[in-house]
Amino acid sequence: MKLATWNVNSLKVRLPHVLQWLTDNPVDVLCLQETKTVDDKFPTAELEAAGYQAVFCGQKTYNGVAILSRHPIADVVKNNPLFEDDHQRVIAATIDGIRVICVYIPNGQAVGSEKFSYKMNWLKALHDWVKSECAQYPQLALLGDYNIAPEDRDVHDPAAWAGQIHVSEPERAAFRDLLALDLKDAFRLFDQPEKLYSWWDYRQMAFRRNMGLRIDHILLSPALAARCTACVIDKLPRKREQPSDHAPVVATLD
DNA sequence: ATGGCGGTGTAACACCGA
Repeated sequence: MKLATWNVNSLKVRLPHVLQWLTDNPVDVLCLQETKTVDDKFPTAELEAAGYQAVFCGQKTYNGVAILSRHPIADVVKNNPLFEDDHQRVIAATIDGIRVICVYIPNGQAVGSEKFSYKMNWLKALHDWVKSECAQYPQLALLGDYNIAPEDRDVHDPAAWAGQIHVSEPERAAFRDLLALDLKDAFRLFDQPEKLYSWWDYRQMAFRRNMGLRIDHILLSPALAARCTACVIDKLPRKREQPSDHAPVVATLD
């Protein structure tokens, strides 16, 4: 069983990349963020032809999330029931006995800004909802674009980023609050190469220079962490023409 | 310090992402 997450930065533009990646990596479940696609325009047929069912909630221009699956999808929840939100940032479903929660956590723009307050409030509500989901579903995975680099080793230049958005102490504390629900960062269950990131700016040749952040994560409940045998970041799609600025993250379960 | 790049909506640039 393989679970993956990928911020595609427009599914319309990136559909060929997604289909190619699924051909090369026939994972069981792929969570997508930033689809930027309204539900009427979601490419259901193309994904079905590739062997994937999909559930999704999207909007124009911004946000939008989806879960693609090779297996039947049940008990779909769109958005956090504990948080009133115009944005389409959460979708959850049960697949093969696993509660899969796909999240696109707000960017936050700048520490102290209005959007930062929104991000922090959003994270608090996510914590409270995931807590109740964990109580209900022992096998739970929380996957997505967190827009938080949990530790300095997840940052290419910690000194330059110190205190900035994605690495600030309040954001990292919110990430630790999620871990305190007894969730494990799948990537850190294993020895990993140094300086491995999941996002690189389009500018300044950041990818070529590996100026990245690890902000896309897969958190696993104890029952799933015990089944997890690998977690990798696939940099290959970032090297292709017209890539997303994020790389997929994949967790393998027994 | 600022903007760099890229997607979107909309028809020249503004907004947003991270």
